[in-house]
Amino acid sequence: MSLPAVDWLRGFPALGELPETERSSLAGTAMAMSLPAGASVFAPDQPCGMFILVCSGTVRVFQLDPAGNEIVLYRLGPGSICILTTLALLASDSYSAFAVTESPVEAVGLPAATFHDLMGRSSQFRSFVFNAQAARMADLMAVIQNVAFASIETRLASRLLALAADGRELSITHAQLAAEIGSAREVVSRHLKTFERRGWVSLGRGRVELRNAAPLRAAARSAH
Amino acid sequence: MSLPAVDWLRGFPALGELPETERSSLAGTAMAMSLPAGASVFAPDQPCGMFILVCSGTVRVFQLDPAGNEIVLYRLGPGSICILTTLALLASDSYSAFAVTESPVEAVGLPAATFHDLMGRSSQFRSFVFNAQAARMADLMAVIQNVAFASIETRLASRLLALAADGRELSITHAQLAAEIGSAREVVSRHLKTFERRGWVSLGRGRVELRNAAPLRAAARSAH
DNA sequence: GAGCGCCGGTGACTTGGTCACAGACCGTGA
DNA sequence: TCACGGTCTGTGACCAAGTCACCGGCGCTC
Repeated sequence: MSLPAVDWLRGFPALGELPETERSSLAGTAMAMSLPAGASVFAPDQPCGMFILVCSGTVRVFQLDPAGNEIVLYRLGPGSICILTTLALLASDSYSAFAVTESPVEAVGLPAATFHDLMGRSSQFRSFVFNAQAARMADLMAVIQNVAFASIETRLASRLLALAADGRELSITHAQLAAEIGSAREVVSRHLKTFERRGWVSLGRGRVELRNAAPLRAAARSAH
Repeated sequence: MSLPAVDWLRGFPALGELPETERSSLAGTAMAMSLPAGASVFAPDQPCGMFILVCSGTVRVFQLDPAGNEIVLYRLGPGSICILTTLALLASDSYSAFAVTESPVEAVGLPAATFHDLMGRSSQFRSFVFNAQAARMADLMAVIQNVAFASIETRLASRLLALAADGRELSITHAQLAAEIGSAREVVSRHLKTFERRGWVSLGRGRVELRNAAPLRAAARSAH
């Protein structure tokens, strides 16, 4: 089903400047996708044949090893594209990463043919795609820095702040937080307990409330 | 200085199939680069304005944090391109990564204009670039898996095997090995000592000799 | 309200990282 | 050839993080 271009293109300023011919090529073949929370967007055994642009909601991209260890690589929000499906389209390579929607997601899918066509015709489109690549690459490099050299306290504090965004309360279990930072539940539990003793957060079953962001921010910044 | 196309294009099978017009565009503007061992190819404060193809030698790409911790992200060998300079060309983003030659390197640099032109004109060239992107992305994801979940023994054994390639002897210090796997020198020293006690390697100052690859391979494969 | 599954808390232990320091090796120059 | 300085390696003590085993509490359903 094709869509009126104006609706969703608004969410992608970089694409709004495409010449009219390319814009109509986009609009003519784009498919609306509507996914519930918890849907799999991409998995090693289930490659995705489309170029996906996220309009609303978020997608969590993570790795899972044979032992069941999980670590979050990055998140895609409105205005982002899924670079792993893009690379899979272009490079015929498969990944060990998973992508799952965290909330209901509205997205637009471009068929591979349209995608290839635009990559050839529009330098704006190319730079849009490459900017996304570069951002994801930077995300991965930041994850490497963190898991290799940052303390759990630093990583936990900064992840709490990032997940809370503006809200002061998180609905998340200790096990999920452990998967966020690539650590173990017990370790996260213990650190959260000390955060609570210091009055930085208060805890409930499946719930973390930030009570004092300032020291959390300081802990997130501290090198060690 | 331009080069005879046949010389260096041979190292890039994916580019050999370009149509004649694109091939001559490549050959006409390519610059030969010759770097000694230990030269900086790319650094956060010293971005590189060219698209670089490595013809011979290897380049080590690594991250360095303010505390001086180092971790190797991946290596570029003959036939690879430097994706970070590519992304920097295309995405106007800067990275916290460093790239240093490990041996004398012969390379070919394409000016940004030629690169952009080819990206627009040749789907083969695009897929060459995207394949490289995908490979680097996979490298980073493997690094994340390793630092997050693999034991030092596993990481050290597999790195020794990878660095040795066919040769049985490595010229490398414990500190360099620690930087390879993102750990600390003392930790590497201790594990190497136990490897030696088990007869897997023998050690000398700045030297590791592999004496029994089979158990090393087993250790490298073991999940834990 | 009994049972069940998920969630959080905790102790004991292992592994890995940090710190401080000592001794060994090796090139250089007196 | 010998002393010196820098680099490299080895080690003990300690701390931080990950693992394992287990428990009790919470909330849901039947």
